[in-house]
Amino acid sequence: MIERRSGVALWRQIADRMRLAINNGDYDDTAMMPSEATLAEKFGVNRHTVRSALAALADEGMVRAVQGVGTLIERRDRLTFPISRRTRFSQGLGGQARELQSTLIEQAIERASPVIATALGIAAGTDCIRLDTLGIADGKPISSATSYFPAARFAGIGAAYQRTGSITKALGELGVDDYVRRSTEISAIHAEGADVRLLKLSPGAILLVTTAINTDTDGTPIQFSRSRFAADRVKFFVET
Amino acid sequence: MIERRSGVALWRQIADRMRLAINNGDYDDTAMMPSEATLAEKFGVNRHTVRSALAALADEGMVRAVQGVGTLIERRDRLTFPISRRTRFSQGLGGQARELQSTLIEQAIERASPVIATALGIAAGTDCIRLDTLGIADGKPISSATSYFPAARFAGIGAAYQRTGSITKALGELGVDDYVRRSTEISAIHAEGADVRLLKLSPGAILLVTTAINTDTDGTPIQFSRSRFAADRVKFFVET
DNA sequence: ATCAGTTGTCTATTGATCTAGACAACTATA
DNA sequence: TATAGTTGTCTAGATCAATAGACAACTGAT
Repeated sequence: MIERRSGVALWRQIADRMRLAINNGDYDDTAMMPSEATLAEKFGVNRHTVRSALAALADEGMVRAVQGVGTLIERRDRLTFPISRRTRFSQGLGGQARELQSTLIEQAIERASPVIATALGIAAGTDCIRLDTLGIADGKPISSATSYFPAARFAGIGAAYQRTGSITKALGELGVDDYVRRSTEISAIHAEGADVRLLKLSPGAILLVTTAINTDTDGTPIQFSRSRFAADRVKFFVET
Repeated sequence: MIERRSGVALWRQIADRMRLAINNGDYDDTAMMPSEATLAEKFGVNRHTVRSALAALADEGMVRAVQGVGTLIERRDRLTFPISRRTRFSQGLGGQARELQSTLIEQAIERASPVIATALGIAAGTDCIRLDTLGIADGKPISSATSYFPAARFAGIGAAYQRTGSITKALGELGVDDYVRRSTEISAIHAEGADVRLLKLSPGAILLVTTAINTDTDGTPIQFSRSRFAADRVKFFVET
């Protein structure tokens, strides 16, 4: 259950649990939260503490309190992203979201760090292009990603991405008709810094982090990316 | 950086950040933390707050303070679990851990819920066997898992598991020579309840959750499992 | 119109968290 | 032996988190 003296405020623990319950469909029959008094008893805390948790969810736009009636559930979504050889941000979500878009936050040319160089199969210090992008579903930010491409081969990919709003299309303009996912690492951290702002998270929220390498059909690495997903909005599905 | 009024105490945010930095190898050159005064300035907080964070890490056995010297880093580990058709808890960790074991926490016979029934391809309400297990690497708890098997086919799997300490071997005793991973879902939540105790986590820590279906070589589902991994001790690697 | 049930707001109190400062205790090194 | 730099401990106060209780404001149904 919820833990006291843990360094995590009770209202935040309760807000996190309720968010999961909502996304799990636990309240789908009524589309409402139980009353504050009921929740307070269920969690073994004061009603004011529950109110703090509900206020946090209301800030996120997940619920809306109506005086005299109750607290209505406004939104419930946890997108499922399939991970396979053909993983792309904008595919495999059929029917889960009406509108998917992706925007460029920042781009830069950098010398490849050892980790990036190894992933891309180039010499450390070689120029590569960094793209910081934001993935949005139905107007709600879903993921924040940092991608690296070898600069020699993909000059101008930033502009192409900005024009098309898609990595796949941008690569297509640069002669990559098809590409496949070589590997994906998945971990989880607490959100912080720019991601909190970009993804409109409450501080302390969880991020699912994927570190992936894409290659062209010859097996040559073309993209190294690190994506941060809001953990309460997505889950991954690995078909093996 | 760290956020105030977030419902997560500063000392906990700082402890989480330092744990990640340690596991990331940021202090490998000296194997020591910077001094408390340095950390306090870096994070923009009082030295006492940093001390609370260091005390939390010391409780986890990750660092050890020595008066007059500094705070030594005792441990740094994040295991990489490969996820593929041949995923097994005790394989693919070659060299990452000296000793891997797995113990039975609890077993029970339950009627299959709709979700479990669908996953196992049986009728809802059919009897299935639930095994709660704990995975341990080098004496440190890594994952807590709940697995379901069709009771009709796998009677006695609890005893076999207890005897062998391995799902693979237990299935082998019951006539399953080989099995493959059909699918894996990955999500993340805050740790709570029994998992906090079993995995010796500080409350509020992150869990990586995998929900998986294993089948025999004929494609018949034999196991549905939900594993919770301490997110600061593991990451997943998906080769596609 | 009344009433039960809900959310909204206020006051007061307690305990946890964070800051601030001072000094003791200890270690390694010059 | 000094000394600089480190962790350990103590006190005090400020702010945040949580509890407790009371009552207002509102909604839907009787």
